[in-house]
Amino acid sequence: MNCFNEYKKKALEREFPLNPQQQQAVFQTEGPLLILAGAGSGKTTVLINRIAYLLKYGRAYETNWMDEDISPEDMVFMEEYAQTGKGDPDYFTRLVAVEPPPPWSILAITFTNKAANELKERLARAVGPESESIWACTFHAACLRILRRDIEKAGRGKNCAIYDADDSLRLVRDIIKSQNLDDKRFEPKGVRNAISKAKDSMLSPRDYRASAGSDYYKTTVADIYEAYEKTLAELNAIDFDDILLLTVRMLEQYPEVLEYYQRRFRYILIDEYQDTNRVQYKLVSMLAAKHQNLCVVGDDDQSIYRFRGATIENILSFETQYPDAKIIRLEQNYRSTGNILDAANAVIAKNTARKGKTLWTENERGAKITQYQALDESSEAAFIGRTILDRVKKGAKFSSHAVLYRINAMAGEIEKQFVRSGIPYRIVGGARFFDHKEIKDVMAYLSLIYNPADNLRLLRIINEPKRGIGDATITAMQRISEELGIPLLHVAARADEFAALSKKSATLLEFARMILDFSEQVGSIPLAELFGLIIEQSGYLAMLKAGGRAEEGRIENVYELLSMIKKYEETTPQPSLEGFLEETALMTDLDNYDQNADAVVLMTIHAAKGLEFDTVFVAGAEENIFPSNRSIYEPAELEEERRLAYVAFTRAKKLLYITHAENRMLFGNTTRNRLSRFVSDIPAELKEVKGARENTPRPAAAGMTAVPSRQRPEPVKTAQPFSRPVPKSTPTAERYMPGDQVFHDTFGRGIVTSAKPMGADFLLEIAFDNCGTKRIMANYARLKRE
DNA sequence: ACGTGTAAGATTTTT
DNA sequence: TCTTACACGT
Repeated sequence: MNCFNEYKKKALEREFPLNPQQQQAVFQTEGPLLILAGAGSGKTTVLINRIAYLLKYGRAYETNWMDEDISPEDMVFMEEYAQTGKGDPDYFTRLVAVEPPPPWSILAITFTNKAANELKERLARAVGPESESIWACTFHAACLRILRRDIEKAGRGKNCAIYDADDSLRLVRDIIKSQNLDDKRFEPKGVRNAISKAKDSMLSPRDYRASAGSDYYKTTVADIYEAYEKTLAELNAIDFDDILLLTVRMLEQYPEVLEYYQRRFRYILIDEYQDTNRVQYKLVSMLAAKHQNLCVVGDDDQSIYRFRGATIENILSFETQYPDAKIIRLEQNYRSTGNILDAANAVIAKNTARKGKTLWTENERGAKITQYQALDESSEAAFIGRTILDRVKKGAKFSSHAVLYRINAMAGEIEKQFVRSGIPYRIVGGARFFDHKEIKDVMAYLSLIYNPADNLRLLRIINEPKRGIGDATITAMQRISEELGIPLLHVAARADEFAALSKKSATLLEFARMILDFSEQVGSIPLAELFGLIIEQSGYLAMLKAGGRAEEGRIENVYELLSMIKKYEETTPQPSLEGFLEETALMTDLDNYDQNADAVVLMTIHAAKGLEFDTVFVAGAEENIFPSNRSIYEPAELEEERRLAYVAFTRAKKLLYITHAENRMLFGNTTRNRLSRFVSDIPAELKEVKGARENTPRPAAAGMTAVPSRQRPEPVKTAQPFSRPVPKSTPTAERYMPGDQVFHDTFGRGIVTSAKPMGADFLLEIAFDNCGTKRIMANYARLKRE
């Protein structure tokens, strides 16, 4: 080893001040690399630094120079630079860099849009504007980008539609019905899952049939699958699984396309590798085959999406796939206290299918974990609320608290309690904004305008609002559509040619005319304006307005969508209908979660992966709930539940509360469940056991009796506004005070009766002159002062 | 063709 | 307990 190389390494290590394992992960750029990154071990930092290092230095660290190649002056510079850090850094870079790759040759895949955005932001900060040509995105976004360029090679036409889970379920349902199958025996959901699984495993309908043998159920599913595929092609649509599957198929079928991407992506990085499924595995293998500079980052202990086809084997067998793979373990945790980490380690240690890894930390021991036994779910919620208020009184922010649960159904009770105690909160997950009926409807208009072959979306809206088009008309249209091989929209456009449609031909012609007119406007007027025309001219908005009180939330949602479109047009360089449809198709509820709002976060443990909070409550730590009753007798499932517990516990930085209830009402009946085994697995010396029975002051014990005089809010679900996404950029609304006279577009005139801060927003209670008292978030309401 | 009752069914769900 | 899909009556 010569001096030059020593100096170089020293200087590089100083420039990337990380722990030795992290540095190794950054500098090891060539060949397959598996980074086993424990929770809170700084893996995102490693990813960023690795890319920054690559772009600047290529493979400088690993390259050894000969002494004779170095001029004496350079040697002197290096010594000085390494020892003292003095000297021109650009000169250093020029001296040691070895083939730094262009940014467009780097592919960094994450699992969530959120993670991708975070990566992009941090990369922009680390390497500047050239970061923009790095492909840092999700699997689905990357595949859509690849697909879009060669969509015909994937067997679809331009303006191809993307179906979400709900759309494809509808399609399956339609097919089951049209084949006169019993939907009790062939439950659409089950069939849809089977198809999805088949696609995850890259089985075509033919493959699936071959594997079905003589099993009647499976052969029938194969029939449905086949029809499903045929229909998707006819409608020029793809489902979510197709985004990945069709990409892989296309790359298999067109070696020249594959070659292009193989050459292009010299360095590939995959985050959350433990949650990849077989298609994703295949895609990664193909893309990385040429350069083999594949860096995968993951934690087998945090694999919690088995039920969605993720196979932990991908990470467990990485070394088998790449025999010369290097493995680096990041085991130092920078997030949690010693107690929390020990508890998590103790729980996960009981799993067998692991790579084996023990987290340690230099952080302090910290407070003991609190295990709290509540009487029932409301007593549990009361404890959580009380504890949060107490922490906030001592100076903590609401937003440093999270309540995690195994199932969404548990959110309600906690939400009720928070409303009662005036704790600002945000529910993440549950009903996605884009799953609301009215949003799906108006989006269906946009989709049909974009892709006239999209019969599924047409059927959704042709009689929404009511146009007098019923089953009979639709059946007749479908017959004609099949006979002539043209989309339903074109049947409608030619309705006057068909005797079977004579009664409704005027309506149908008018409908088709409207859609086609809209289509012609695409590109020539702004999207937001087009959207405005759609909701007006289709009569959709009028329909909602006529619905009165019950539809109020829906109207707000439609306007919310309008503002999302506006925002999309303002923030996107080249906005287009296609771009908007694509972006929203890949959108989740999590993407709307605003971390800056000062509110407690409520979500499932699944949704919490990758996040961290000072204080974490894990609610419902009971057998049959967590672990769920469906997993208890399935060892593999139980291991996944255990990993889920590990994920839950490791979200906490400082304080961890685990709560369970003696009696719990769930889905309408009360059950009694023992303490979760995962909590029993935590060594006694790490936790402090408390209970509602022993040391709780009486009046605060039960949530219901805590505020006896307060009238119950109307039973209508007023929770709607809270769970809806808050537009991030909207500044805090004007402050309203009780007594303010306001005017609302829909409800008319009213008086503010109360105003509660809710995150960056205010929850207003307004008594309207004509439609009673409503509760509205100030930012949404577009209120005018009277 | 449309509105209303009722019955079933409800883990988790990065995209 | 709560939602959502379809069957039935008008």
